[in-house]
Amino acid sequence: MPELPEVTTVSRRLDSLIAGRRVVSVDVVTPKLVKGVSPQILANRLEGLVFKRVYNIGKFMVWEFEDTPLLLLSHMRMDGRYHLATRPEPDSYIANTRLIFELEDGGRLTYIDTRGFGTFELREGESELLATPPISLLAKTPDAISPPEFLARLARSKRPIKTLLLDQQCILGLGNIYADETLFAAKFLPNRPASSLSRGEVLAILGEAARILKEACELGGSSVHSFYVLNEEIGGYQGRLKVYARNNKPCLTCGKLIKKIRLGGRGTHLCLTCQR
DNA sequence: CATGGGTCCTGAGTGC
DNA sequence: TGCACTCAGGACCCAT
Repeated sequence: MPELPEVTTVSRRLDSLIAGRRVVSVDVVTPKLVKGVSPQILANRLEGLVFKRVYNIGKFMVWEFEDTPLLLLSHMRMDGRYHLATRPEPDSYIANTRLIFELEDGGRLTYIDTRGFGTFELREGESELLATPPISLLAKTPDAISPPEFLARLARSKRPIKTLLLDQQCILGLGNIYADETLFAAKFLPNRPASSLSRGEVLAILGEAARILKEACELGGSSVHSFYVLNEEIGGYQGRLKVYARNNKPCLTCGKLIKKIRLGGRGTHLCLTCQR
């Protein structure tokens, strides 16, 4: 579900809310979310630690703790979201709860994930985090990427440009919503072979991607289906979406109907008049 | 290496 | 109302 702006928003909110608070227990409700070590070991190693900082690298979340290099690395995949309760009622179970942090002050941080695709794993320190997959494989965000490298990558691929925009090893941060929005803004059809794009066209795509991600971050992300920033708050970028989830609605630029097609297994929204 | 397809899983929406 | 079917914001894994 969440793309870069959503993960950034959730990470910042979590950071401001839980820094300095101690974990007394970790309940791994769905064991398969834990990668690399057993759920019991992950829980044991986190119990007693104090949250220090939460931040994100692309769509991954990194959790730091006081007085230890140990890191928690997590990903919300499609449906993940967090709920923080100050004084949870005894019977306040939330459907599809997958993992729970019980806090020393009585608070409870719950990770909820309908399909249970999210992941949690440990890293022994920042050097290991950065040197091992998946983090070691990630590209840079559109504002920080090296244009020559990005151009070279696109030049040797005949795959649809949208498919490459979704590849986090090619460019970091876009998901299905913002890939469609970026290509509409840059006026290119999603199925254009990447290698058919000129240098100027590729730079235009980078510019629009950076602009859209920045705006969405500032507005707290989008909310299209079931996205919650934290505790049911709604992202402000939803009203800015021009093609995503607007199938059969008039294009805001030309008035022709927005089409929805399937590309690389993903629903893809576009305007046949505005995009070439 | 690049590529395309399958897979993890639950729930909402749609059409009959 | 019930049922079958499709689709959903992601990334990994595996053939080819």
